[in-house]
Amino acid sequence: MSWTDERIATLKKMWEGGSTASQIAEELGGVSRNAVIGKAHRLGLKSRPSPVKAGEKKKTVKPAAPAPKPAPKKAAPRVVAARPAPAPAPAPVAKPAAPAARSDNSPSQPMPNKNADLPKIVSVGPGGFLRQGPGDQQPPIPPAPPRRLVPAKPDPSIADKTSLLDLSDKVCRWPMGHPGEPDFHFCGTAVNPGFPYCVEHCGRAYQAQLPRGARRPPPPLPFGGPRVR
DNA sequence: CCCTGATTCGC
DNA sequence: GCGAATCAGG
Repeated sequence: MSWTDERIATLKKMWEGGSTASQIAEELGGVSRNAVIGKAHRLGLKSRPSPVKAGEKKKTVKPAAPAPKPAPKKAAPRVVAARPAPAPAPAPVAKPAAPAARSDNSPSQPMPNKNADLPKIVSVGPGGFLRQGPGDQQPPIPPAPPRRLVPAKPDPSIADKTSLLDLSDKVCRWPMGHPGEPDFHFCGTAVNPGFPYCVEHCGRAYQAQLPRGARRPPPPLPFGGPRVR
Protein backbone atom coordinates (compact mmCIF):
# COMPACT_ATOMS: atom_id res chain seq x y z
CA MET A 1 0.00 0.00 0.00
CA SER A 2 1.25 3.41 -0.89
CA TRP A 3 0.54 6.69 0.72
CA THR A 4 -1.81 8.40 -1.64
CA ASP A 5 -2.97 11.92 -1.03
CA GLU A 6 -6.29 10.70 0.23
CA ARG A 7 -4.74 8.30 2.64
CA ILE A 8 -2.42 10.98 3.91
CA ALA A 9 -5.36 13.33 4.31
CA THR A 10 -7.24 10.73 6.30
CA LEU A 11 -4.21 10.09 8.40
CA LYS A 12 -3.84 13.77 9.17
CA LYS A 13 -7.46 14.24 10.00
CA MET A 14 -7.64 11.29 12.30
CA TRP A 15 -4.30 11.97 13.91
CA GLU A 16 -5.23 15.54 14.69
CA GLY A 17 -8.69 14.42 15.64
CA GLY A 18 -7.32 12.33 18.43
CA SER A 19 -7.66 8.88 16.96
CA THR A 20 -5.04 6.40 18.00
CA ALA A 21 -2.53 5.07 15.55
CA SER A 22 -4.17 1.67 15.73
CA GLN A 23 -7.52 3.10 14.81
CA ILE A 24 -6.04 5.00 11.94
CA ALA A 25 -4.23 1.92 10.73
CA GLU A 26 -7.39 -0.14 10.78
CA GLU A 27 -9.36 2.56 9.07
CA LEU A 28 -6.82 2.95 6.32
CA GLY A 29 -6.22 -0.73 5.99
CA GLY A 30 -3.15 -2.39 4.67
CA VAL A 31 -0.85 -0.59 7.03
CA SER A 32 0.33 -1.29 10.49
CA ARG A 33 0.16 0.91 13.50
CA ASN A 34 3.87 1.51 13.23
CA ALA A 35 3.50 2.56 9.64
CA VAL A 36 0.96 5.15 10.66
CA ILE A 37 3.15 6.50 13.40
CA GLY A 38 6.17 6.56 11.19
CA LYS A 39 4.30 8.35 8.45
CA ALA A 40 2.83 10.79 10.89
CA HIS A 41 6.26 11.67 12.11
CA ARG A 42 7.58 12.05 8.62
CA LEU A 43 4.69 14.38 7.92
CA GLY A 44 5.67 16.44 10.88
CA LEU A 45 2.59 15.77 12.98
CA LYS A 46 4.30 14.45 15.98
CA SER A 47 3.87 14.89 19.65
CA ARG A 48 0.21 15.11 20.15
CA PRO A 49 -1.35 14.37 23.49
CA SER A 50 -0.73 10.71 23.86
CA PRO A 51 -2.40 8.53 26.41
CA VAL A 52 0.89 7.17 27.54
CA LYS A 53 2.00 10.22 29.38
CA ALA A 54 2.39 13.92 29.00
CA GLY A 55 5.97 14.48 30.04
CA GLU A 56 7.26 11.43 28.33
CA LYS A 57 10.90 10.54 28.36
CA LYS A 58 12.33 9.62 25.06
CA LYS A 59 14.53 6.67 24.78
CA THR A 60 17.39 8.84 23.71
CA VAL A 61 20.77 7.97 25.07
CA LYS A 62 21.52 8.93 28.58
CA PRO A 63 23.85 11.88 28.57
CA ALA A 64 26.21 10.43 31.14
CA ALA A 65 25.65 6.77 30.46
CA PRO A 66 28.97 4.93 30.33
CA ALA A 67 27.31 2.09 28.48
CA PRO A 68 29.46 0.49 25.81
CA LYS A 69 26.74 1.05 23.29
CA PRO A 70 27.88 2.71 20.10
CA ALA A 71 27.10 6.33 19.84
CA PRO A 72 24.00 7.17 17.80
CA LYS A 73 24.66 8.33 14.31
CA LYS A 74 22.10 11.01 14.23
CA ALA A 75 21.89 13.57 16.95
CA ALA A 76 18.48 14.86 16.09
CA PRO A 77 17.73 18.00 18.01
CA ARG A 78 14.33 17.18 19.35
CA VAL A 79 12.04 20.10 18.83
CA VAL A 80 9.53 20.11 21.59
CA ALA A 81 6.25 21.21 20.18
CA ALA A 82 4.79 23.85 22.39
CA ARG A 83 1.47 23.54 20.72
CA PRO A 84 -1.30 23.92 23.23
CA ALA A 85 -3.60 21.00 23.62
CA PRO A 86 -6.90 21.21 21.79
CA ALA A 87 -9.91 22.43 23.62
CA PRO A 88 -10.81 19.94 26.31
CA ALA A 89 -14.31 18.64 26.24
CA PRO A 90 -16.38 20.35 28.84
CA ALA A 91 -17.62 18.03 31.51
CA PRO A 92 -20.41 19.77 33.25
CA VAL A 93 -20.86 18.41 36.71
CA ALA A 94 -24.35 18.96 37.88
CA LYS A 95 -26.15 18.08 40.99
CA PRO A 96 -29.48 16.38 40.56
CA ALA A 97 -32.18 18.90 39.99
CA ALA A 98 -34.36 17.27 42.61
CA PRO A 99 -32.46 15.64 45.42
CA ALA A 100 -34.36 12.60 46.52
CA ALA A 101 -35.52 12.37 50.06
CA ARG A 102 -34.05 9.76 52.33
CA SER A 103 -36.41 6.92 52.85
CA ASP A 104 -35.16 5.81 56.25
CA ASN A 105 -35.94 8.81 58.41
CA SER A 106 -38.17 11.86 58.70
CA PRO A 107 -41.28 10.28 57.25
CA SER A 108 -43.21 13.46 57.67
CA GLN A 109 -43.50 13.81 53.94
CA PRO A 110 -45.39 10.99 52.32
CA MET A 111 -43.75 9.62 49.27
CA PRO A 112 -46.19 9.77 46.41
CA ASN A 113 -44.28 7.40 44.24
CA LYS A 114 -42.48 4.27 45.22
CA ASN A 115 -40.19 2.28 43.08
CA ALA A 116 -42.99 1.77 40.63
CA ASP A 117 -42.76 5.32 39.44
CA LEU A 118 -39.23 6.55 39.26
CA PRO A 119 -38.80 10.29 39.11
CA LYS A 120 -37.88 11.65 35.78
CA ILE A 121 -35.08 14.06 36.19
CA VAL A 122 -35.05 16.53 33.44
CA SER A 123 -32.94 19.59 33.88
CA VAL A 124 -31.47 22.16 31.63
CA GLY A 125 -27.77 21.87 31.03
CA PRO A 126 -25.45 24.82 30.90
CA GLY A 127 -25.67 24.87 27.16
CA GLY A 128 -29.41 24.79 27.03
CA PHE A 129 -29.84 21.12 26.27
CA LEU A 130 -32.28 18.99 28.16
CA ARG A 131 -30.68 16.61 30.56
CA GLN A 132 -32.26 13.29 30.94
CA GLY A 133 -32.20 10.62 33.53
CA PRO A 134 -30.00 7.61 32.92
CA GLY A 135 -32.93 5.35 32.22
CA ASP A 136 -34.49 7.60 29.68
CA GLN A 137 -32.17 6.58 26.94
CA GLN A 138 -31.95 3.15 25.55
CA PRO A 139 -28.29 3.36 24.64
CA PRO A 140 -25.99 4.78 27.27
CA ILE A 141 -23.17 4.27 24.89
CA PRO A 142 -20.27 6.68 24.91
CA PRO A 143 -20.07 8.97 21.94
CA ALA A 144 -16.69 7.66 20.97
CA PRO A 145 -16.60 4.79 18.52
CA PRO A 146 -15.35 1.46 19.78
CA ARG A 147 -11.66 0.94 19.80
CA ARG A 148 -11.64 -2.22 17.82
CA LEU A 149 -13.23 -1.51 14.53
CA VAL A 150 -14.57 -3.87 12.00
CA PRO A 151 -12.02 -4.52 9.34
CA ALA A 152 -13.33 -2.49 6.53
CA LYS A 153 -11.88 -0.07 4.12
CA PRO A 154 -13.26 3.41 3.86
CA ASP A 155 -15.55 3.61 0.93
CA PRO A 156 -16.74 6.99 -0.23
CA SER A 157 -20.35 5.99 -0.69
CA ILE A 158 -21.52 8.77 1.52
CA ALA A 159 -21.86 11.99 -0.36
CA ASP A 160 -24.04 14.32 1.64
CA LYS A 161 -23.26 12.82 5.00
CA THR A 162 -20.73 14.35 7.33
CA SER A 163 -17.62 12.27 6.94
CA LEU A 164 -14.57 12.21 9.08
CA LEU A 165 -12.93 14.73 6.81
CA ASP A 166 -15.80 17.12 7.24
CA LEU A 167 -15.44 17.33 10.96
CA SER A 168 -14.72 20.67 12.50
CA ASP A 169 -15.48 22.27 15.80
CA LYS A 170 -18.50 23.85 14.26
CA VAL A 171 -20.45 20.67 13.64
CA CYS A 172 -21.71 17.94 15.91
CA ARG A 173 -19.23 15.10 16.14
CA TRP A 174 -21.73 12.53 17.34
CA PRO A 175 -21.06 9.33 15.41
CA MET A 176 -23.94 7.88 13.46
CA GLY A 177 -23.66 4.20 12.85
CA HIS A 178 -20.52 2.26 13.25
CA PRO A 179 -17.11 2.85 11.74
CA GLY A 180 -16.48 0.66 8.78
CA GLU A 181 -20.08 0.47 7.80
CA PRO A 182 -20.77 1.99 4.42
CA ASP A 183 -23.02 4.72 5.77
CA PHE A 184 -21.00 5.61 8.81
CA HIS A 185 -20.98 9.34 9.29
CA PHE A 186 -21.28 12.03 11.89
CA CYS A 187 -24.25 14.09 13.00
CA GLY A 188 -22.91 17.24 11.40
CA THR A 189 -25.53 19.70 12.57
CA ALA A 190 -24.48 22.93 14.19
CA VAL A 191 -22.96 22.43 17.60
CA ASN A 192 -24.32 23.65 20.84
CA PRO A 193 -21.90 26.52 21.43
CA GLY A 194 -19.18 25.43 23.77
CA PHE A 195 -19.85 21.75 23.27
CA PRO A 196 -18.63 19.23 20.78
CA TYR A 197 -22.16 18.08 20.01
CA CYS A 198 -25.42 19.60 18.98
CA VAL A 199 -28.10 20.31 21.54
CA GLU A 200 -29.81 16.99 21.04
CA HIS A 201 -26.66 14.96 21.46
CA CYS A 202 -25.53 17.07 24.37
CA GLY A 203 -28.63 15.73 26.06
CA ARG A 204 -27.34 12.26 25.38
CA ALA A 205 -23.77 12.94 26.32
CA TYR A 206 -24.34 14.74 29.57
CA GLN A 207 -26.82 13.04 31.80
CA ALA A 208 -28.07 13.94 35.21
CA GLN A 209 -27.06 11.61 37.95
CA LEU A 210 -29.82 9.98 39.90
CA PRO A 211 -29.24 9.66 43.64
CA ARG A 212 -27.89 6.38 44.82
CA GLY A 213 -30.54 3.80 45.45
CA ALA A 214 -33.01 5.41 43.12
CA ARG A 215 -31.20 4.34 40.00
CA ARG A 216 -32.87 2.20 37.52
CA PRO A 217 -31.00 -0.95 36.64
CA PRO A 218 -29.23 -0.72 33.32
CA PRO A 219 -31.58 -1.24 30.44
CA PRO A 220 -31.37 -4.69 28.97
CA LEU A 221 -29.33 -4.63 25.86
CA PRO A 222 -30.49 -7.06 23.24
CA PHE A 223 -27.44 -8.81 21.98
CA GLY A 224 -24.22 -8.01 20.32
CA GLY A 225 -23.82 -4.68 21.98
CA PRO A 226 -25.29 -1.29 21.48
CA ARG A 227 -26.37 -0.21 18.10
CA VAL A 228 -27.82 3.21 17.86
CA ARG A 229 -28.82 5.38 15.06
C1' DC B 1 0.01 -8.76 29.09
C1' DC B 2 -2.78 -5.18 27.20
C1' DC B 3 -2.37 -0.77 25.27
C1' DT B 4 -0.07 3.81 23.76
C1' DG B 5 3.36 6.77 20.91
C1' DA B 6 8.65 7.36 19.85
C1' DT B 7 12.72 6.03 17.85
C1' DT B 8 15.95 3.45 15.22
C1' DC B 9 17.70 1.59 11.17
C1' DG B 10 17.86 -1.80 7.33
C1' DC B 11 15.68 -1.82 3.20
C1' DG C 1 10.42 7.17 2.13
C1' DC C 2 8.88 3.15 4.31
C1' DG C 3 7.83 0.26 8.25
C1' DA C 4 9.23 -3.73 11.39
C1' DA C 5 11.61 -4.03 15.52
C1' DT C 6 12.24 -2.18 19.57
C1' DC C 7 11.75 0.79 23.42
C1' DA C 8 9.48 3.25 27.21
C1' DG C 9 5.58 4.18 29.79
C1' DG C 10 0.50 3.66 31.61
